[in-house]
Amino acid sequence: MLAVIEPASRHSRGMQLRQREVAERIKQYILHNRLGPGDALPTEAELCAAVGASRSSVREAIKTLTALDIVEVRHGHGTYVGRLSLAALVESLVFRGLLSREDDYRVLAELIEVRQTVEQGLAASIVSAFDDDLRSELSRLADQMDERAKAGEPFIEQDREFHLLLMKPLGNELIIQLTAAFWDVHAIVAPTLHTTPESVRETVAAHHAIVEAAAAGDRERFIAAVEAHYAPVRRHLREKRGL
Amino acid sequence: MLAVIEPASRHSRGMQLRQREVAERIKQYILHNRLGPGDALPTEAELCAAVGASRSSVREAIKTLTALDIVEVRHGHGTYVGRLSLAALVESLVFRGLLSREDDYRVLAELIEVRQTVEQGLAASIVSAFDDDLRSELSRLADQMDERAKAGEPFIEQDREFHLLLMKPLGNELIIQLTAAFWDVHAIVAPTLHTTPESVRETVAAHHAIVEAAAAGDRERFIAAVEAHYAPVRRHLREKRGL
DNA sequence: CTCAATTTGTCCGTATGTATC
DNA sequence: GGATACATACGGACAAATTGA
Repeated sequence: MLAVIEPASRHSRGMQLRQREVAERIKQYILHNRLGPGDALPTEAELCAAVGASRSSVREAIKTLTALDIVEVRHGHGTYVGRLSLAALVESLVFRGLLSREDDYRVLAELIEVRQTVEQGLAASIVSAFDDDLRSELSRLADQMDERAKAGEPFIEQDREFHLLLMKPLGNELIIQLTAAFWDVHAIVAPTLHTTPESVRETVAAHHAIVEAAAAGDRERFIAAVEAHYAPVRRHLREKRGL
Repeated sequence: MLAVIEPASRHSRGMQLRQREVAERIKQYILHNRLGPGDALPTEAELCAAVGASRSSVREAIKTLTALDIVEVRHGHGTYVGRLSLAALVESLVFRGLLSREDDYRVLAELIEVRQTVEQGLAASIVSAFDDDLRSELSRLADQMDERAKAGEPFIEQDREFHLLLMKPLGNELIIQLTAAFWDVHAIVAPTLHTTPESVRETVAAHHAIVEAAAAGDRERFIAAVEAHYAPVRRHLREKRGL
């Protein structure tokens, strides 16, 4: 359980900030008790008593941990271990992207390079882990993109699912979450960047090409298809940044 | 400036949580005024007046933004725009790593795959951007690792610098920060994982091999050298997880 | 459905630590 | 050292959400 410390040393010493210490203690509590996402934490009152801090300090520490999705708070219900998602990365990168967007879209350009690098770097693994089930699922998504593109409708949901499914066979949860995070940032920072009919066709065609290359077990072609996939966005970015 | 809202609607409606709204407003303030890292934000008191919330709510919102390094607070001095680092990603991944460490080191294994994927995925760019200056700097670091390894001393500083320098010529700030973040997580979660004399020699040799492959402009050899670089850690991980 | 209990969310007042001049 | 401005911390009170009797 939580060891009680003497509140006597409240405002003394070169003690690190109160909340930092409290946050650290809460993390230790989770680790020590081997709690997982969804497990209940002590109430605020209990935490206050346990660490000898005021409710304000405890709440601010919890706020920090909430931002990192280490804890999750449900109003009127309690405090729980969080889902440990990469929500913090997304929010952080989105903000950076929005800041640079006004000027030069630098962060977005860098983000696209990262996305492409990861997908190309995993080309060999993706291609070798490719099977018929995955092929049919990805083909279906690419077809849906086709239809929606012809109807002038957006297809962001299909696009997100496509790029996540591509990574799924690798069995690396971190890669999947990073892929999702980067995709989310991209979608928020550049919601309507590549919307000319021509570049949309190009993008949809690239998805088909990616599936075919993977199905053929052709790593080189897969890499080329990924390159082609990001080409339209890159082009639009160059135009924007060129102004 | 910050638009004043009527505090009349304080506790009314299905209004989103107060702090969420306050945090959003602070971010908008930064974006709207095009502030950058280090620029000053209004004081807590001014923020309270501007958004019509109490100090507690404003402080908790600031705590959230601080965790994301969007704002930075200097005690007794003021509140400023943060450095927009990936500190939140590091803290988040470190905690996940510590949680999984007790059981199966799963997160660490996945992290290593990500590091290797990024370095290998960028092989072509790294090799083509390689020049003599970089070569001599990296060689110097590898030599230092050699010496320290023979003396039985750690060489984490040199290792970190090595992997960051490798990425520098690419001119992609995001890649550099991600590389640093992943390295930091690795170092914290597995501080003493590959410490047998043999694997240390192997690791040091791999750094030399990476430099030579890059200098020779040989992308394939570079990829192989990176593979060899992570081989010892992988091996130790398999042993740990096999138990 | 109403009521009460529990728990988090917000506000206020006050005191203290910290940095600048 | 003193004065000022600011963030940090505490404690109490009440509002809002959730659960269950």
